[in-house]
Order: sequence, then C-alpha cells, then structure tokens
Amino acid sequence: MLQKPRGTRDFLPDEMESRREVEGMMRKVARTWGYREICTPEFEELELFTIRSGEGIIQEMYVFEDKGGRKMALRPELTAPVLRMYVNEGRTLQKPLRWYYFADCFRYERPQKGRYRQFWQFGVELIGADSPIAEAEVIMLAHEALSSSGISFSLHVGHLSFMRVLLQELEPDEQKRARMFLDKKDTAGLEDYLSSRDHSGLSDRLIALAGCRDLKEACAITGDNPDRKRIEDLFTILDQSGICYTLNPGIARGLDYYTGMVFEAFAENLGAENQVLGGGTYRLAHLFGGEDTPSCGFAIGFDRVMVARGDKGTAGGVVIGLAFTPEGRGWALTVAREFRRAGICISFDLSGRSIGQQISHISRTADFALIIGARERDEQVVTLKDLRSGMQKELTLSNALCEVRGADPR
RNA sequence: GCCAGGGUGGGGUAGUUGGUUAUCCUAGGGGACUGUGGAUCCCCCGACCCGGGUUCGAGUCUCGGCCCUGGCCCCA
Repeated sequence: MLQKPRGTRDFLPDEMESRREVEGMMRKVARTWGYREICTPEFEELELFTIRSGEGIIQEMYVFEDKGGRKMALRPELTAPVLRMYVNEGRTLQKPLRWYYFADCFRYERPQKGRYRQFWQFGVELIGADSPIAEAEVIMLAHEALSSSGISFSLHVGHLSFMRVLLQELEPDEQKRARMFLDKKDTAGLEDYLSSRDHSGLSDRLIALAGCRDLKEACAITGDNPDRKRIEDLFTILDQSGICYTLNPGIARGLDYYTGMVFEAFAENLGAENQVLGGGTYRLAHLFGGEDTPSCGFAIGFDRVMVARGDKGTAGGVVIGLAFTPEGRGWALTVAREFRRAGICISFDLSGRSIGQQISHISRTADFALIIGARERDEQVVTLKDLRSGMQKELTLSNALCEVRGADPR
C-alpha cells in the first residue's frame, strides 16, 4: 500500500472542520484590524530564501530544478515571499500595507510533535510603518488572533537593542557564541567563555538581562540605549492595550534580520515544539531590490495551535437524512431543494432499500429523518422524525423547515 | 544529522521455548425484513512495514532499510 510522504498528514472531515473553524476565526480577527489577504506562489526561486539566510538552509528545504534548469524551492516560510511581492507590485500602493496570509510551507526536517514537513502558517505583515504604535498593533493583533483559537499561551515581548548594547564590545563571532550560551541557559559556560575572552564582567550583566522582566531594571542593566525612548513608548502602549504579556529582553532567536522589537508566544502541553508564534520588526525589502522599508509582522504555527487545542469538537449544523420511496422521489427532490435553499444540510439515502432500512442507516449519523413516500406526495406534506426523541409529525414543508431550524444538532 | 521506544485487517488487540488455515472486539459493506427504524441474526471485506539471513519451518530469532511516536540539534 502506498503511504503518504513522511512528515505530511491527511485530514479527515472532522479534523478539517475544526481546522477551518480556527482558520476562520483568525481571518476574521485580521480583517477587523484592516488586514487583507494575499497569496504568493507555493514555490519560488531558491535565491529568494538563500539571499537572507545563506546556503546552509538548502539542506532544510525542498529544492528542485525545473525543466528550464532553474533552481526552485518550495516556500519554507512566507515573510520573504511577501516582501518579494511587495517589492514587485506593492511599491506604489499607499503605505502602510496591512496584509495577512494563511498558507502552507515546506521544510525538510525530522518530524516530531508539532513539527511536520508540510505545515500551515497564519501571519501578517505591516509594511511601511515604523513606530511604536505600529509595533504595538502587530503585537495586539497577534494576541487577539491567538486568543481567538481558544488556546492558552504566554506572550513574550523583547527588543534586540538590550542585548545589542551589551554585546557591542564583542566581535561578531563572539556575540554569536555568547547568544548560544544564553539560549541554552548555560550560565556557567557563558561565564567561562567570556572570562577566557577578557570580558569577564559581561556575563553577569547578560545573565541578569536575560532573566529580567522589568523595563526599568533592563534599562538599568544596559545603561545607555539609543532606542530607549522608543522602547518605553512601545511598552507604555502595550500596558494601555490591556493584553497580558511578559517583557523578555533575552529573546535573541536565530533571526538575523530582525532589527528591533521581537516577540514570541508559547503554548502549554506541546512538548519540545511549544513555540506557536514568532514575530518582530525587520527590514528585508532592500534585499529584494526595493527601497529600505521598515516592516513588522508575525507568523503563527497553525498546526501547533491545533495540537494545543486538543480534540475540541466543532458544533456543526443540524443534519437530515431523507428516506423516500420511488413514488415519493419527485416530491423528495423538491423538498430537499427547499431545505438546501434554507441552508440546512440534507442528504438522500442512496441505497433504494425499504423505508425501515433507510431510516436505520440514517439514524446513525443524522439528527432528523425526513420520510417521503406516496402518501406524503399525494398530500404535499413530509413526515419529520426527530431521531433523538423518536417523535414524528406530518408537517407541511414550511412547518418542517421551521421545526428543524429551531433544533440543536446532536 | 543524533538518541530512545515502537510497527499484526480502517481502529484496538491475542499470538506459548519458532510448528496446521493467525485470535477477539470494533468499524465498514451486503443480506434476511418493501412505511417506523439505531435492534437481532447471517454473510462478506480486510493484517503480520519492506528486504536479506538462520531454519525442514519465521508474526516470533537476526541484520539492513522504511515508517510512526517522543527527545536532541535546528528553527528562516
């Protein structure tokens, strides 16, 4: 038997329905903030992704050569394609641009809980705005979009300039090593490394900063910071916004293209891959041939959100099965048409067996059985049986519609 | 790329020191029963992840691979 490719998933209707429900809530949130949906190609020129991240990421991407000999890649993320799109066709649009996307991405990685080779991201990009209020907007929108999914999460907001100020006395490769130690919370390793490099005074301050959760404290640790005013503005707005967040100056991540504010969200019961959202302020447009444009955005790991939600069922609508005899078929077709026009889900029993057998089959999945035979046809009525109570009534079509509309699905 | 634990019908399972036709439950399909039913009875469908080795004989032992689950690494 053929199997699906490693790291991919099939979705049965139940799961698909709940995915669409969550997706719909996120879309709705984005729309109410004035963000509009865009779509970019599933594959791009490989260079689009290596230009920023280097050749190293090729081994983690689906890369192929097309029939014209071009090096292509399935998109591993959306930010670069969106900014490429902005440079190609968004430059003359009025700024700022508020865009969102819901799209699948591909990465060639070892699958595990919450990590798949094909996965979906919901994200937004705010292009052409450069202010604390713009950054705050993106954070607030992220918070609302994630909240709408119903999961519980913690939101961490930081700013790269804290770390940058402390690290500026180090060489670039030393900075990288120091960040690595901080990421792993290896304080002893960091201390050893920095004292071996004649920066022994630095490790205490770095460790204090990474653990710091208070703005005044963070500013005290870092001292002179050219971005201080702006950072204070940002956090003042966030405090006014009413969202719940944690200041975390230690967020460094491996993202070299972020320029200032960075933020992340983590969900519970997700195992090792518990980050469900990442975002920040960045500048990418100039890499793709555009003007240097300030941008801010985030991406939600949609599949991880779904894992974190667990098996929450979705409330579907009422479902009706239609049992009919050959004599009643014409009338049954008319009745079904009217139910569908009213937006109610109704399916014929396709077996052509006896009414009893049809109902027996229907009763396993539906809320109501509608029975139509010669008798109903002659009187232009329907027999509606509530399968939960066992009660049944002979009703006119419009009365049957009313009856069903007022009912709750099982 | 590394580590651990796994892989028997669609799902869940039994399978003895290696020994007939691989167990049971469930789901699915069909029939008995031609207008009141989710029942009952009967039937059907359908599996040892793949390949090599040991053996008279492998679901069982062994090696390699694939895949799954979790962790490490990475995380644009």
